[in-house]
Amino acid sequence: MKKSDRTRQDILDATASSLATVGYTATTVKSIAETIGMQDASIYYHFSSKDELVGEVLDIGTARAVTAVDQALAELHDDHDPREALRVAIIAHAEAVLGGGDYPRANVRTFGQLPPDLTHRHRQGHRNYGQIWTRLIDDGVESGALRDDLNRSVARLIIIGALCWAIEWFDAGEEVSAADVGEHVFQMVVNGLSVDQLQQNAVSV
Amino acid sequence: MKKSDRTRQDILDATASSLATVGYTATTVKSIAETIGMQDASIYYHFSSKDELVGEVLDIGTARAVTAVDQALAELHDDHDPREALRVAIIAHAEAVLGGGDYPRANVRTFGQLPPDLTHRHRQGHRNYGQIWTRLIDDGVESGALRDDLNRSVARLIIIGALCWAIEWFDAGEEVSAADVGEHVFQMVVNGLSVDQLQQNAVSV
DNA sequence: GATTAAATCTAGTACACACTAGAAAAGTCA
DNA sequence: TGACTTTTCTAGTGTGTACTAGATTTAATC
Repeated sequence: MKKSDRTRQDILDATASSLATVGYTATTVKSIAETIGMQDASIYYHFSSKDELVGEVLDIGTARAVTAVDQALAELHDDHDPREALRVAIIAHAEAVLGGGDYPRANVRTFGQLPPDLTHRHRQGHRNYGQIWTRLIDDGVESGALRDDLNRSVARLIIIGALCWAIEWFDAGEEVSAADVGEHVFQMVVNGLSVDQLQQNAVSV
Repeated sequence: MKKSDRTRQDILDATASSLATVGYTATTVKSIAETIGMQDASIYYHFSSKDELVGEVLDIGTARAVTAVDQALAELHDDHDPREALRVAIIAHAEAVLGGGDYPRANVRTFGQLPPDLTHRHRQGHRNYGQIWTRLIDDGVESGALRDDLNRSVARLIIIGALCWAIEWFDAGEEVSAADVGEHVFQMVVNGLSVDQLQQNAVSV
C-alpha cells in the first residue's frame, strides 16, 4: 500500500512539473514515466488515463491556490480596509502561481490548451475561485472604498488576467519577486479603482 | 497565378480562424483542408509545412496589431497628454485582439502553445511590439504624468497581460464590447499609475 | 521459505498526425 | 483542338501518441 502511494505521488509531481513548464500537449505519458524512471505502461496501474491524471493535478492546483488566498485573507484584522483585503489576495495569488509549486502553475499554464472534457471538468472550480474575487470587489464597492462606475465582472477578470498572464513572462531568477509582481498589480489596478481617483478623474464608461 | 493566390489566402484565413478558436494543437492540416474543401495533401502545394503556414499567419497577426496601435496613435493631436496616448493604444489593442479579425486573435490565443521553433521565430516581433508600449510608458513617466516608483517593465507587461488574457473570457456576443474592455483596463491601470493618485496614496514598492 | 498480492515490464494495438510521390484533373494559351 | 502548366487528388509512409494484455518481477504475509 505504501509503495503505491509514493509512486502515485511521484507521478503527480512529475506531471505537475511538466505541465507547468511545457504545457499539456508536450506532457506525454512517456515523458512523465521517464522522469520517474518507469515504463509508460506502468502509469496506467495508478491512473486510468492521461486526462484523469492531468485532471487530478489541476484539482490539486486550484485547491492550493484557493487555500493560499483564503489563508492570507484569514490573517487580516476584522476591521480591515477592503482595499487591503484585495491587496493581500492579489499578492497571495501571485506568490501561489508564480513563486509557488508546480501545481498552481500547471493550472494557469495549461489554461486554454486543455481538451474540452478537461476544460469542462474544471469550470466549476474556476467559478468558485472567481467568487472569492467577486466578493472582495463587491465588499470594496459597497463600502464605498472602490468606485462603482465600472463593470465589476470585467474588473475582476482584468485583475485575474494580469496576474495569470504574468506566468508567461515572470522569471523567478530575476530581481523582481512574485510578491513584487502582486504589489505592482495592486498599485496599478486598485489605486485606479479607488474613489479618490474617481473624484479627480470623473469618467463614465 | 490568380487561382493560386486565392487558394493561398483561403488557407491562411482558415488557419487563422482555427488557431484563434481552438489553438495550435487542435489546428490540424486536415481540418484546415476540410474547412476550405480540399484534401490535406493539397495544402503542401502552397506551404512547405504546417509551421511555415502557422508562422505566416502569426506574422500577419502581429503586423495588423502593430498597425492598429500605430494608426490610433498617429491620429492624436501633437500636444496630447501621455495618458491619452496610453488610452488610445490600449483601446486599439483591445479592439484588434478581441474585436478584430482572426489573425491578431490567433497570435494571442496560441501564445505559450507553440513549438520552440515558432516561439523563437516570433520573439523579435513581440519585442518590437513591446517597444511601442515601453515608449508610451517612458513618455508618461518622464513628462511627470505617470508615477516613477514602479518598475516600468513590469507595468508594461501587466497592461499587456490584462489585455491578452481577456481573450480567454471575452465574449463578443455579450453587452461588453472590445472597446469597453480597453476602457476598463485604462481606467483601472492608468489611473493607478497617475501622479495624482500617488500623492494621495504614497506607497513605495 | 512458500503463497499470495501488488507493482512493474515487455510487447504490442490502434489511431491521428505531418508529410511525400506520382497520377489525375483543371486551367491557360497558341 | 492540342500542348503545356498549374493545381489538386489518390494513396500511401513514418512517427509519435494514448492505451492494452499478459508475463514477470518485487514486496508482503503466513
